[in-house]
Amino acid sequence: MAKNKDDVSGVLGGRQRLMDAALELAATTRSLASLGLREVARHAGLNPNTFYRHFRDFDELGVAMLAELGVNLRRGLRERRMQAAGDGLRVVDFSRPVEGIHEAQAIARESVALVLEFVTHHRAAFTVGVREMHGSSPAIRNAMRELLDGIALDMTEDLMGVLRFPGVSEDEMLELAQVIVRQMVFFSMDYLEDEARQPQILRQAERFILLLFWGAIAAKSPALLRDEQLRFPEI
Amino acid sequence: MAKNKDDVSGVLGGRQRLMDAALELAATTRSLASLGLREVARHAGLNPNTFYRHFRDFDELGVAMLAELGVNLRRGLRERRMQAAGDGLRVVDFSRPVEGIHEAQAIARESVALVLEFVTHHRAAFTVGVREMHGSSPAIRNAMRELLDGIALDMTEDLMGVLRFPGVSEDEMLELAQVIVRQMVFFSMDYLEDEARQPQILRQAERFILLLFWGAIAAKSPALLRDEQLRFPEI
DNA sequence: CATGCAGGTATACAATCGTCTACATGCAGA
DNA sequence: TCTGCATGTAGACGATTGTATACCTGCATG
Repeated sequence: MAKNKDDVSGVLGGRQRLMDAALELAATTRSLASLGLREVARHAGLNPNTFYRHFRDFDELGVAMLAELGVNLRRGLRERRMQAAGDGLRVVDFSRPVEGIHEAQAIARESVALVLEFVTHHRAAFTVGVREMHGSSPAIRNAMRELLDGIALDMTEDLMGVLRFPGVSEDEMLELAQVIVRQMVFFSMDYLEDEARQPQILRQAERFILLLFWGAIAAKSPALLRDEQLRFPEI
Repeated sequence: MAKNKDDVSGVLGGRQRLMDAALELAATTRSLASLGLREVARHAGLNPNTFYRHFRDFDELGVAMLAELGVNLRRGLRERRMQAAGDGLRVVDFSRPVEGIHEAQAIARESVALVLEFVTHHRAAFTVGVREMHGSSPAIRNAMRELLDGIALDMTEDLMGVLRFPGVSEDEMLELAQVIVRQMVFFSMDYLEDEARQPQILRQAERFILLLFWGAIAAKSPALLRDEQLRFPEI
């Protein structure tokens, strides 16, 4: 074997250096499609022609980059969620509505914190991903759509194990997860772009998710809401 | 005056020809940022230098394009909404919850149809707008954000005149409108990209908005939901 | 030890880029 | 009628682009 692909011993392969350079340039400068081959190679400290040793053209590098980003993102979110689940969140079954809603709120809050923390620590990759989500390359767009749907699927699975809204099927839960994931893309971009308003944006995101939860309860189990003690939290 | 700005007499000014060319190229080829000054001028049938007569740089053209798109979009949506309002939608005040919810559903349905119809008829402009929404140019990104917020503001104004959720303030209504507008961006892209699934996507969007409405009611006026006859519609 | 290949470099070339200066035209207002 | 400005064209510039050809090196395997 020429070189270990998972080499972490300090010296990165040219392929990885090119992808890192492209990511950095795309995050700080412009869109992936507008980057030049020479520009990326130069920023990676390599000869322009070395590019051809690893990728046939620029689209190929783009797809590879997003694939790597996707793997990291999904695994990262999953691990964080597992850890959070282990930290004491228990099954919420709404047999006692007041406590149930309270737990649901805790879950929403934890999920929002999790996502916003993640995008903060992977700012460049996340920015580029979002930028290409509605970009010009159908291949990349599709990869990005599948990635988001995958995250929604993960979230649904995890949530279904913890949060059982009475009367809400798995399909409906998935639809809920999808709109939450997509909305979180916007909230995350706001969060990254305007540091001064981060607390407000965080609370906005929490309110949005909670509102959907209450909507789901009102739609599927309105009887629960007849409990006089139920109050939408002031956040 | 050199030339009438609203010239519809067949011969368009160079400025408009450049903007049209840029729109066409951006919609079919790549992102705005990756277009070349010469490329656009060539596609418009003009000398490269003519570009400088109308715009200082490419960012300026992008902002102008989005401004034009924004004016059309906001006016179009407004007119359609006025017309819809004239068509028989009356003030919904939820003094009779069952009828109120029914009217709210009609409004949601009408609004969704309106947006999806608009993006279908302005596909290129909308596609480019969305593509630049998370693009690399801060100026253009800002223009796009203000456009979306403006639409949300219009929607809030109109909705507040028609749909009075008890206990929901104007600020809260605006926050609601903002998440609806942003989510509609995603739904619209889905809608344009996958014609086979258009009916499903339309219904998905309606469900989303209705769910938020029910969430708002449950959060702010849970007493309304004690009406036994209230049922979340099957759509 | 010989061989082949993966990874990296050097040089070169035509094409395209953004931009500069200079010039042509047509119309508005004095 | 003259002047000024808005609009458009022509040609040229240096820089940068993607890519082709050729060459160098280290290492794994026969």
